[in-house]
Amino acid sequence: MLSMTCIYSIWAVLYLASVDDREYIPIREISEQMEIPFHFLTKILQLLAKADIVTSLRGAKGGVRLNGLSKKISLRDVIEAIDGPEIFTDCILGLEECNDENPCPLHDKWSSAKNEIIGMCEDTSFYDLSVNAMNTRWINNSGIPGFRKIMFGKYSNPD
Amino acid sequence: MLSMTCIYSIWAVLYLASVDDREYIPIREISEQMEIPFHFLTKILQLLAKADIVTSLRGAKGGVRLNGLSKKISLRDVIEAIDGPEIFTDCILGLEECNDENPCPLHDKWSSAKNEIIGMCEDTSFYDLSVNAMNTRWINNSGIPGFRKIMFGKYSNPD
DNA sequence: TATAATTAAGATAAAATAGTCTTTTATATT
DNA sequence: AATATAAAAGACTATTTTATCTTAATTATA
Repeated sequence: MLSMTCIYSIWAVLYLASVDDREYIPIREISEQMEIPFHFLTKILQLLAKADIVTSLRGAKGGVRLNGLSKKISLRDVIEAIDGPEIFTDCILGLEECNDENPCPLHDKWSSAKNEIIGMCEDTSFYDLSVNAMNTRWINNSGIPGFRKIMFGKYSNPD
Repeated sequence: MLSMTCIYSIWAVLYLASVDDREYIPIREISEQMEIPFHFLTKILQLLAKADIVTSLRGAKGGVRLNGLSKKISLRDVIEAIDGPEIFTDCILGLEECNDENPCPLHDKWSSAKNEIIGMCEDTSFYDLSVNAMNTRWINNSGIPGFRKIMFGKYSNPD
């Protein structure tokens, strides 16, 4: 469904949304906490920077941070920035010519399922996701949500 | 979303469903009518044969045919046979550990969207698809549905 | 201004997916 | 039995995606 690049993007943005108050976060920190290959993640964050989802700063005390409020950034924003808007519009049977006027045999049924997915991605902000992370045992000993390792049970849960 | 292998599988099974009465259909015919690379398609049909969706016969008058009635074969059957059942169960954020008890931050929302997709794939038979193909200008001059080229407008439409 | 920290950029490598080609095996028909 | 037809199987190639490594550029701070 989503490319690894896109999945990593979502984890990274979710991490940034969870530590909103701090200024620039080093990519290395995101990489370690979210278990995303560092060098790969730097590429991904360059894409997110080009898409104006994050801003970066080089050098000492540098890193990346969200460009807007986590409430304003939707899942759809990130997915479209990385995998492209086509992911939400493409014909499921791979036809470039498929559309409402010239529908493939699955077009109508797929359209309604697709609309539900689009709605979900649009209605879900990264603030929402960070709240969910906190409400689903998905926190670390410092109470900061967004650490995959915790979800994996590699660290003990405070409760 | 779906691999090319899976998309080609669907087109191939749809073609077979549309010419139900004939016995074995040469893979070459499917390949030409549906614009699927021939050698690649032979591999795909071997997978579909292993999954008991088609039966094949070598030699003169050989080819492939559906193993059951097109009404009985669902979209889900083919997708699962090719891309594996995981495509319907995997966590959208890539977590192996994600499930109802240990949900990722998107788990609940994604589950409901996923259920709609599963329902759609389960409720749609290849008979349904062949009927849709006929009802959406997706026919050739012989009235046989299932020819991609027609949909692409490369042949004239009888109406 | 020197130093350490940190992203940017580009080259390379590895793995997965998509696609091709050739040879072998099986089948119907003459 | 000979021949033509067609799938099976395996080796090979190409492309895309995923991941790594190295060097350059930028920035804060002592």
